[in-house]
Amino acid sequence: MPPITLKQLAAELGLSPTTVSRALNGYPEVNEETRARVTKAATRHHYRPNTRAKALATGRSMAIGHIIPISTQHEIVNPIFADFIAGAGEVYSREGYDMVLSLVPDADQTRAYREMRAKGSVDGIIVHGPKEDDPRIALLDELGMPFVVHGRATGAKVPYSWVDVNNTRAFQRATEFLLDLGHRRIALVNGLEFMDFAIRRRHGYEAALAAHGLAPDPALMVQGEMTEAQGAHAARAMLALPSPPSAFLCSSLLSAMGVRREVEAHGLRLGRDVSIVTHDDELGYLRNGEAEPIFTATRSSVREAGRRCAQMLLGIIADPASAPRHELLEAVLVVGRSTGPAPVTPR
Amino acid sequence: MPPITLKQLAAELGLSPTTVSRALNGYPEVNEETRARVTKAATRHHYRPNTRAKALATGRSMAIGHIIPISTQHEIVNPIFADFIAGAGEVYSREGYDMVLSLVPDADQTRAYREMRAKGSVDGIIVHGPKEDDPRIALLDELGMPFVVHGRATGAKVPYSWVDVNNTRAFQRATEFLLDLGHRRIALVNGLEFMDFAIRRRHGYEAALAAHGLAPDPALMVQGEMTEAQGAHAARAMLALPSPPSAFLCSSLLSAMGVRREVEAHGLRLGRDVSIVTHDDELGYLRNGEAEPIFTATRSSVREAGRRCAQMLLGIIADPASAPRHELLEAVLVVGRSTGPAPVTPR
DNA sequence: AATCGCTCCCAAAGCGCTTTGGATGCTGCA
DNA sequence: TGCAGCATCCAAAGCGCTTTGGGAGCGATT
Repeated sequence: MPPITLKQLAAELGLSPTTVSRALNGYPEVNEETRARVTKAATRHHYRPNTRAKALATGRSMAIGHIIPISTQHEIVNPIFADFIAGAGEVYSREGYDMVLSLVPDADQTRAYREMRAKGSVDGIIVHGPKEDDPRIALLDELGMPFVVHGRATGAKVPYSWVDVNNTRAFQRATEFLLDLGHRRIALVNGLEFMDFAIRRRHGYEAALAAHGLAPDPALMVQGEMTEAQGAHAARAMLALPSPPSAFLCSSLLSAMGVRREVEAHGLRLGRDVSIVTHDDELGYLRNGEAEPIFTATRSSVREAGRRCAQMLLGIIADPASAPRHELLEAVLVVGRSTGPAPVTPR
Repeated sequence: MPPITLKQLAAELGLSPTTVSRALNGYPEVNEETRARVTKAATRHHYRPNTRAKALATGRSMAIGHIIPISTQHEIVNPIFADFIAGAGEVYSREGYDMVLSLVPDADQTRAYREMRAKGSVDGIIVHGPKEDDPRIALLDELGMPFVVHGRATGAKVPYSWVDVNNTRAFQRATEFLLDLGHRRIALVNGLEFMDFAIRRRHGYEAALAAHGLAPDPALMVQGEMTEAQGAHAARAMLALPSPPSAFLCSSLLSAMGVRREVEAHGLRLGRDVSIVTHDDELGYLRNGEAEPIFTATRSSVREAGRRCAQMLLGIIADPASAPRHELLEAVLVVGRSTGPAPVTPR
């Protein structure tokens, strides 16, 4: 049998739909006694207002859209995605919002955003994986759709709301940390550098080197998908260099694991012969140790970022006229067993 | 400005909403010439019918629900989840469906499913992570909501539709493969054994041992969250045993990576001193090598499983009276460099 | 006694769409 | 000429809810 409707509930109680609606939505103009009767009957029947009807009547759909780009350039689903969603989802379910996901090819992005707007199925949108000069921001602004960007897009022309980790600072500090330990040949195993976050990380790395009068060595810098294989490949190539790095700075725990594997395969000891610092998104399924961190890392929970993004978006929806909001999360540098002073005698 | 509505479009064209609706939905009783005019105007205005209104009118919401359990027992978001979603999402967007995600604590599962039904926001549901005797199946059956289970629930009383990998067979074959190589001390590093898939994997492992007259050794069997740390811990403990395993059978690539690390830390060589076979879900961000597999593995794409689940569910929605459907995917055993004959002389 | 101000409830419109049940005009055939 | 039949279009109802604009009843105020 189909779910019970407001009208049926009202009929059963001998009340008008109006009164039942008001009783359930907490309006004051209804007797507390009748309200009690109504709520009791509602729970007994597992009554829930039909969202489609409610959305149509109120003009608010109580849903947030996440459009996930299916890139042809890198055919992987972003590994941090699940955790981000988990964080955002917490907030949504607490606030009574649904989350609607849409996976769309890179080429159809514009159409997808337009469509979400026109179909009216969501009240706001979270933008994932901003690129350096991301056209989506201008589009959403033009469409007048509330949105929050997870990350930033350096080239964006219009003001917009975002939540981001201070990637520049994090990688600058990590690099400084290694420099202070005496390392001079520091490799950067970065994400794809058309992604905004990867660009910022490189800037941080370069800034720290520059502050010590060091020029970045292209042979020690790679970008790519952040996988275990990437780390292993990069390490293999670099350790074979005439003047190999004594330290690696990785953009992801997976890359770091690949580097570690290759380092150990060379018979080198981590934290003694070679140091590794990595960024750690604190993914649920990929922990950097338990009590004590394994890798020295710049740590920032992507799940927390998900929560903040969601919270911010709901705030904007509640007050659309407010000024754009920003939240810059600082990563903490946690010291594990993967770093140590640079070896004195070059190998 | 708000998106254009059917009525506005009709007014602009000097037609009735009825005709415009019919023109756009391909009904025959409209002049092809007018249909052309209508479609042209519609595309020009980026017109899309409001989903909420359409859903209300048709009784179909064109959305599929995924309820992700947020377990208190294992506070991790299932790492395979993102890939599964990616597969399902492909199908949905091709068929014009939306995907709505709901993250709910284990305790609220029943309420969540009831609510999804009552709110009428989805036409069907995909059930994730079935446990041995999962109450959700009976509930959904009772609610009369179309659903497909990703995996199976051994104890379920009612018939239901599912898509699953033949976990039993996969692990039986993997174990046989190791036995054929002469291994007799084979460790099982399994997922949490209240999950149905983990139970089946253990059965497969035990069956193969039994077929060779071997009794399973509890000291060589662990279950837990499938992380790198789990693999490393398990390997460390087992390699310290008086009679250590010569081979490991892992439930996930992450566990296998942990085992590998510990094996190598012991100065043992993979594929020579110790063998590893792992299950490989072919996750986008965690590949088992590129052209050539690194680990010998039972391979089955979870993204493909997502596609199949979605497809099956849409089929059921189109024909709700049809008999329950099942799809059993066979994992292939791919041989990599992590396995070899059992060492003749015990270490 | 007349009026005011509450409290508590209801009828009806409307959200944007689909769909039923005609209307209208024209062609073709007896 | 008259009428069935067809091709096109439209008015209006209805999906399940919220919300506007009262309206009845009743004690309090003047």
